[in-house]
Amino acid sequence: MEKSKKQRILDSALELFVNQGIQSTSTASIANLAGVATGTLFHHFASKQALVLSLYSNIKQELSGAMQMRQPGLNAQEQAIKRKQERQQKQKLKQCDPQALRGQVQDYWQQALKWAQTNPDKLKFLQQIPLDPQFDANQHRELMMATMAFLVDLIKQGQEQHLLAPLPLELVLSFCHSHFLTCAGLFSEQPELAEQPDYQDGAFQILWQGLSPQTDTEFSTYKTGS
Amino acid sequence: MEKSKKQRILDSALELFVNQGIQSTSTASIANLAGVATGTLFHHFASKQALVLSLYSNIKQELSGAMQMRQPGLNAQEQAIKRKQERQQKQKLKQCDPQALRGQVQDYWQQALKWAQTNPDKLKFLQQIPLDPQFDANQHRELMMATMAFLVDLIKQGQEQHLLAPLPLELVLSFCHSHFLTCAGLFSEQPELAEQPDYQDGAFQILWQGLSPQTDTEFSTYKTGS
Amino acid sequence: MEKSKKQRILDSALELFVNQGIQSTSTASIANLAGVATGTLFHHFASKQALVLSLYSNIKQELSGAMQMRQPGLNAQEQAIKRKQERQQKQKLKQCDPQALRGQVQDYWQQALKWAQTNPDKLKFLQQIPLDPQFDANQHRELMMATMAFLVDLIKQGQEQHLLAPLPLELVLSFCHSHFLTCAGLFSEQPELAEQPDYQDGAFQILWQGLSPQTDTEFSTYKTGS
Amino acid sequence: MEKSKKQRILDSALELFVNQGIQSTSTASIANLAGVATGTLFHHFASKQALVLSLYSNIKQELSGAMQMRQPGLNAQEQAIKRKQERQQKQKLKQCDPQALRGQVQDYWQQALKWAQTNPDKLKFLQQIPLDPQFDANQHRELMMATMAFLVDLIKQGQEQHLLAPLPLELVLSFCHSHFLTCAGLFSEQPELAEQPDYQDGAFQILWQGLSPQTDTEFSTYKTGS
DNA sequence: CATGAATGAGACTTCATTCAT
DNA sequence: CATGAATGAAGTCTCATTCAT
Repeated sequence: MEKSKKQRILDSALELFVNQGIQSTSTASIANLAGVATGTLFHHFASKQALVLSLYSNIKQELSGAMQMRQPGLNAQEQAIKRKQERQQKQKLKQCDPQALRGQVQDYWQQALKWAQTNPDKLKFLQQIPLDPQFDANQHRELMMATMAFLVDLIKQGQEQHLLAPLPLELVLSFCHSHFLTCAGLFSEQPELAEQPDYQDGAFQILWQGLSPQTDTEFSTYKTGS
Repeated sequence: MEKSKKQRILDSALELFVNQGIQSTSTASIANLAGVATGTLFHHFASKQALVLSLYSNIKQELSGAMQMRQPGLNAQEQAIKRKQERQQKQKLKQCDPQALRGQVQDYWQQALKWAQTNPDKLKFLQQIPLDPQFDANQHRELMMATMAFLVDLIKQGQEQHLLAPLPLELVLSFCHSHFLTCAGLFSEQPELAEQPDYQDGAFQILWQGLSPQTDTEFSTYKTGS
Repeated sequence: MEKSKKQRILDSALELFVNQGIQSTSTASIANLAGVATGTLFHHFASKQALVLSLYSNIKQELSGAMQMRQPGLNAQEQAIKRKQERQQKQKLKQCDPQALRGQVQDYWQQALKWAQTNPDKLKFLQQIPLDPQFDANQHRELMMATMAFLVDLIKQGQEQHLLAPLPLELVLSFCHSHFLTCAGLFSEQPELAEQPDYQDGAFQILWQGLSPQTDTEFSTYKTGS
Repeated sequence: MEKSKKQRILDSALELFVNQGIQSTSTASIANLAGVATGTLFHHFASKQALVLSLYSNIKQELSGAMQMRQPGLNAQEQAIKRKQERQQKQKLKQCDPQALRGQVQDYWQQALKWAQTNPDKLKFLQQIPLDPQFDANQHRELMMATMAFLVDLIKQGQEQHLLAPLPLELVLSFCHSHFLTCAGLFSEQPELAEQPDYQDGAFQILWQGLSPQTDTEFSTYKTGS
């Protein structure tokens, strides 16, 4: 037995959830696929809902880690090096280097996409979960803010240095989140697209230009009512 | 009896679906809210799934109509005027007028957002439906292409005239779709944001700049592998 | 419209009953196949049960008529001839002619089988109906005795003249009935068998020998208990 | 709790099926009579259909065992004796002893009838099941052949030794089957008949004479067409 | 820790029949 | 005679969860 029963349950749940939907997947079928008894599932998770949340929390953290290139199997020395590099990066950004910001954002973006391609099921799960009616939207937002704190910092900095348009933070975050899920979903469903430069570059171009400051003197276009 | 029973069923279904989720809503509760017998629901819709699809199809068409400002209650004369205006618009666009394209896109965008604010339940339903596991993704794409054909034409034209970046069409459509749902959802959940110009303008700015051609000579940034 | 709606309903009912079973066939599907509205069915038949009974009664009489070779489309003159022949037949039988009895029985048998092959659906219906739980077994027996009265007479006569074994009448009738349904069913399901002389002859041979008097002095074989 | 819940469900199902018909019996009423929850029924049987099949299979095997006088409660020594007797029987039959065959057939016949009288419900069920429209006729035939293999052997042997008429095997089996169900049904519905020697003997006489070789030189009687 | 039989409320759907048109 | 929308009770089957072993 290579994996613990708990892990086997989590794996089976993910597989079935993304294929049949969360609500349509019975705890019995999860246990069955995991090769354990129905009761065993409830030893490890208080309820089906708890299993879903556990899965969600795991995945969110995994994605956050992947974006910051913190691979799980790093020893102490490597971690030290890594942390030093990050500090240097932050220094550069503080010095208002435009290319440094763009590079950093693009790094995050590519890491996130790479993770999504490596873990298509986990991506699908992230797309499904917010629409589960039993899922609390506030919980979602909080967890999001917590795991993506490093992104929030980066955006704020960019806006202060006028390297990014002064858009409301919540709008920017929602945009980043949905654009990531959309593009990753597109590449996941049609893997051939992920290998075409115009798709890869285009996806990031939309993100970056969308957040860039306005270059020309375009007038405000907001009109109330019709 | 003002509305037909069939319409009452559709209305009740929408209300319950967006509040409890599609799967969590029982056909019995729909019939109950509509004030009809359970059998009546199945007299008008072959199955719950058929009801969901019917609802979806209706809403998609309604949104499409709203974006083109085709209000349902227009008499013959008004329709004639409308069609004439549209023809003039198309003329302008053909003449490669940059402001005309931006204005047209912005019109669609604002109409869509306005519709979403007027019909928050229908918006929520549009967000929920594609993630229903029983929902066929292909069906979704086809219906989308069909109802949004006018948008596709506009985008193609803009790209040919180099007023829009030469991004892959599918990427553009996916982006527009998801950005609309995201922004509309944001404004729907927090209506106070919808009245702040920086949110309204910012939402469109992201869309427009995201699709605009690159102004400077930015190098391609696609890197393969890690 | 060639056939009356009532007849179309009867035809459709028969077709569906034998293919799906009586209980599994909904009145709606019958009406649908007949091309009439659901309400129309209940104009012509008070209930589904009444429809079933009407069908049964029709078929029983049709079989009875077919065995006596009373084709429906006979004019007055032909009927007169027919009745005269029958009277002659009865004369012969009265005169204790062994071959006449055998011939008469065989005629009935072959007519019955021929009818069954011509009307496989009606045969199937006759096999199904007695097992319908809502069907009264006594009603069945009475109708049977009434329509098959001519057979009862023939058997009694044969036994009095010692051309048939002195078996209890009810046993003989049950045997005839079940053997007919069995053989007809066999030939109906596997039509190729119906054309092989050994099956055709064999079926009748079993019937005839089964009812024949014992030739040798076989001792009684009834043992009580184990 | 004397019997397992599964067995109690089977017993209750049999009782209700033969009294109300298979289709008219709800799974809820079966569970209720068995004193278990509705879910329990579906824990042991995947569907109502599966329950019916399980019941059928059990009964068929029970009948087959009863005909061969294999009572369930036999110890090792008794079984040894039993098997020895059977071997002797087979020896006799090989030696072409006419009375041995008749005796053997009659033994089977009487055992079968005795079983039917002891288990009138199971008999009724055997009569009902083949006419259930959801019941696969092929499945039926195969199960029949499998459980009645010993009869098939006996018949073949009898025909080879010219102790039985050279009738097609399928015809003989169908006849035996239907004649058994008919006679057993008669005796079950009217138990007083079962105790009259003329009925008991008559039933077997029809079977035996029906299968006997033709004694006199009766000409073939098959006529094609009318 | 692990098992799996048992639970019972509730899901979707069917259907014979009625009745206003 | 004919229609078909409407009814609502009843049917089969599902499922998260519990608990004795």
